Amino acid sequence: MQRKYNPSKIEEKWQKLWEREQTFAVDEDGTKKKYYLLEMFPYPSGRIHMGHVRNYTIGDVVARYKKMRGYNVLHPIGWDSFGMPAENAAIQHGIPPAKWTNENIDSMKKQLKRMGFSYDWNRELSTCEPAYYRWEQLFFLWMYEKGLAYKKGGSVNWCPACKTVLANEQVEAGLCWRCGSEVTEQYFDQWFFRITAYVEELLDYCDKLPGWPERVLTMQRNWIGKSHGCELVFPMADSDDVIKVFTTRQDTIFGATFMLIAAEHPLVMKLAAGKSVEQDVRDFVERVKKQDRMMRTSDYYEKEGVFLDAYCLNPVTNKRMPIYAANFVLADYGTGCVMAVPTHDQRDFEFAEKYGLQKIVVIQNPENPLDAATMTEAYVDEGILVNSGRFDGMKNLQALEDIAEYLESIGRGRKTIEYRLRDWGISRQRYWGAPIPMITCEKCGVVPVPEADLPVILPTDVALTGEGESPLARVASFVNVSCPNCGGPARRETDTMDTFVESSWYFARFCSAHHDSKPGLDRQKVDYWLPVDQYIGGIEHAIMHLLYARFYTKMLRDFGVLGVDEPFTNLLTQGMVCKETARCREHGYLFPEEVRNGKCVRCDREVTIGKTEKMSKSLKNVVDPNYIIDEYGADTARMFCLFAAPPERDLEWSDQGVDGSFRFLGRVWRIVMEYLDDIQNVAPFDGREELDGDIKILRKKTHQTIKKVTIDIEERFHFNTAISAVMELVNALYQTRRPEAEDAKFLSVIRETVENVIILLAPIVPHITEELWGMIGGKQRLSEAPWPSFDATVAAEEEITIVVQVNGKVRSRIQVAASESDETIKGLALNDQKIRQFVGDRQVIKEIYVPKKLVNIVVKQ
RNA sequence: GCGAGAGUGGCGGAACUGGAAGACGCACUGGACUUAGGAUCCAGCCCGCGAAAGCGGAUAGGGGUUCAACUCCCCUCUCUCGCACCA
Repeated sequence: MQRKYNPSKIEEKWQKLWEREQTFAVDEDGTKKKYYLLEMFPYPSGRIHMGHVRNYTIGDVVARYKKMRGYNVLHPIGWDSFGMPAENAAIQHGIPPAKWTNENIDSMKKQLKRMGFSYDWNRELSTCEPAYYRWEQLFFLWMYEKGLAYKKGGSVNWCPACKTVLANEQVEAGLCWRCGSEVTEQYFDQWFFRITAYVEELLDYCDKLPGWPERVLTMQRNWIGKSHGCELVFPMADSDDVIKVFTTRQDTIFGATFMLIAAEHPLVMKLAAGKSVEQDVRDFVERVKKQDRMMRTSDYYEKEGVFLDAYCLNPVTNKRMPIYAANFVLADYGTGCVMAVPTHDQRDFEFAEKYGLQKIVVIQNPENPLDAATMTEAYVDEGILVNSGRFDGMKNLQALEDIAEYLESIGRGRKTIEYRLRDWGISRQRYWGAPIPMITCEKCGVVPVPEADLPVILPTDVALTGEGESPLARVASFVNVSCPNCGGPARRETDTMDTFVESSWYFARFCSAHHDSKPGLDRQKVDYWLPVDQYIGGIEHAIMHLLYARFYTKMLRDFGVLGVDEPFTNLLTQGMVCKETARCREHGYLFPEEVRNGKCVRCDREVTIGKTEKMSKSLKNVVDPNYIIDEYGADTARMFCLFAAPPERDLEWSDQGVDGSFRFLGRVWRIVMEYLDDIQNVAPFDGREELDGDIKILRKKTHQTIKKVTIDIEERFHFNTAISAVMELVNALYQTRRPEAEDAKFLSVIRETVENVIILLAPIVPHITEELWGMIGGKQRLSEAPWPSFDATVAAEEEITIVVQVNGKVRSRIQVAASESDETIKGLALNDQKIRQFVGDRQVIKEIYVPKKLVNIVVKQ
């Protein structure tokens, strides 16, 4: 055994070689089938974490596998480099965001390179560079032209003390994270993208993405939230105005006894204006604005309202309906107004009870008739219409259509479709984002920056304090411009774009990452590579990022820039990386090195080992990939991430598990060394001679393993079971007893097995396998070698086990030749001695035979 | 709260389409080799009763469908993700 497994030496050697030989650089090649594999690009936070390692390892296995299968594989990487953390670092430590970001990119790039990922680094991009965001600004101008980008009022979290806008994560229990002041709601004019213009197509294609996990599609459908219903018109009792509501329950219209309006709806103050209730209403509205939006709509939350001293009329009964502002109605769904039917909606019921409002039963329970006076909760099931004029006696669900038509006929409503999806607010009152290329002129109003003047470059000399309005608003040289229209004084837009905008089209940019002429995407290249064949990323992006990217793809298609309807053909959503937490009563959460023998190193108190949670800095349960690479090597880190759990499940980190992965690689290394001298110049077994005994079994196992690993990678991405299969093969190799004399046939079978162990592991642990491959005399680079195929005849089992059950319990097993006829198998099972004993003289009721698997005999008890 | 998932030995997981529950690995136990072992190789290892053969139990908990349920249906519990300004 001349050499020891030395991962750091091997890994560095091959990483350099792949880089020098440009192994993973690609161009369009019409002679090969393309495969575009993409992992969600990282935000450059400073260091890669295990979540990245896992995500990128999964992607790398597929990329390398597809390359071995002969595809022209595009596997790019870049940086989602705009975002809040850079701005926070600047506020806290005075480091300019660009400097902070670029330094982070440098160090993370080094870490990624140490993992041996097969990226085409030539296509690296960073979204905070003008070379990237200039095209985003161009698309913005086109969107503005088409009405897909527009301005309207939108609310933000506002800290009155810092005089600044807060992100949701900067609001802690309703208070500003920095100064602790109570956060209020503030309305600004902001930019929105009209994603709702594509809502039907976005929904339709949820049925045309068979390569996506069903649960992601379900979440997207629910997010879009299409519902069929009616827009109904309620005339005001004392004026010619009307209130419009959206409802899916027009069958209950005869039971609508009052009207509810979202507290923050402008109509509320309008109706209360000048009345004695005005001050009460204003107080109520202010209070509701501070209530948590999620809690407000909860079933258990106290339903509150205030009477607006106004009435409207029920459009079918003409009865007066008092109008209330309510906390559980939301302004941005439907029209922000709701007709209340207390007898058949639980929230309305509770509200009516509290404020003593009228209840009329309109859907009768056929089994247990309802009485409005004695009901204790709303009746929400199906039933027969009553108190509903001409519709009495109909089943309520069947009357939906008729009632809608009737309301239309009397001019009091029309059938409509409502969506939960709202337009995408992209304005951020922040510095570190792509500037919105618009100008506001005193005379001409909102004017787009002319295309020729793009990009609008983000200035670098900006003081960041975390207080006051948008930082850009204080940069005079940026803000003050002359109007492109009239030449008069004008102001630049100082909002920047939501960082989800950058990640909505980066996958297209990778196809022609350095294309520097309009529109930043080379149509020919984009057409060759898109759509992304396999997209891989965290499940946390299941809705927003993926929906925005789908929207952008459709829009850019309509601009003639892309030729595909959907960006990602197949999607793999991976689970979180978790680890147990350690906590000391005195010192809180502890790093693993702060725990010795179950005690805190500082105070010697017992440490509580908590449940496993997502790795995060605050829980101190993070594992540094650099440490793992230094200690075990990248191959072990990759191997463990894949072996510990299937990709879609959460992965629980285990230091001992890492040891186990490392030991397996050592085991592979040693068995190859063991046979190295004997198989170096031997050709793999050609299958022409008969085999028997140990080597026959080994060869069968080899071909079965090729089959299993291929299916596990190709069809399921279940790398954990693929690795298990190779472990079994390696175990079989160890079990195979070496004959006394040198035996050419024997060695050729060993050669075949050893070769396949190495090849099958190549996408998973590329460094060690490339090294071993070279040692056994592999001609080409393993990363360029073809994936093996298996011989189905060799892999087939000759003997199979038939399970014999009595009343569903296993009582015996019989071995039969795989070629045996079903009749014979059945007969053998019935006549099996143990079975005959078991059945005894009980009466056989039924015999179930599952071909080649199982016989179940049902007997009378 | 709403929407979407998940729950299997001491631990990570396997069982792909309703047909052998626990592959593979870790931990643990024993053996071999060794100057030594925390290296390596070999073996054992779900729980209960039992010397063994075997019998019974077991896939978060409860119910159901079925000859047969980790797998399908209903209810409950726990955990994870998303909820529109974290990315």
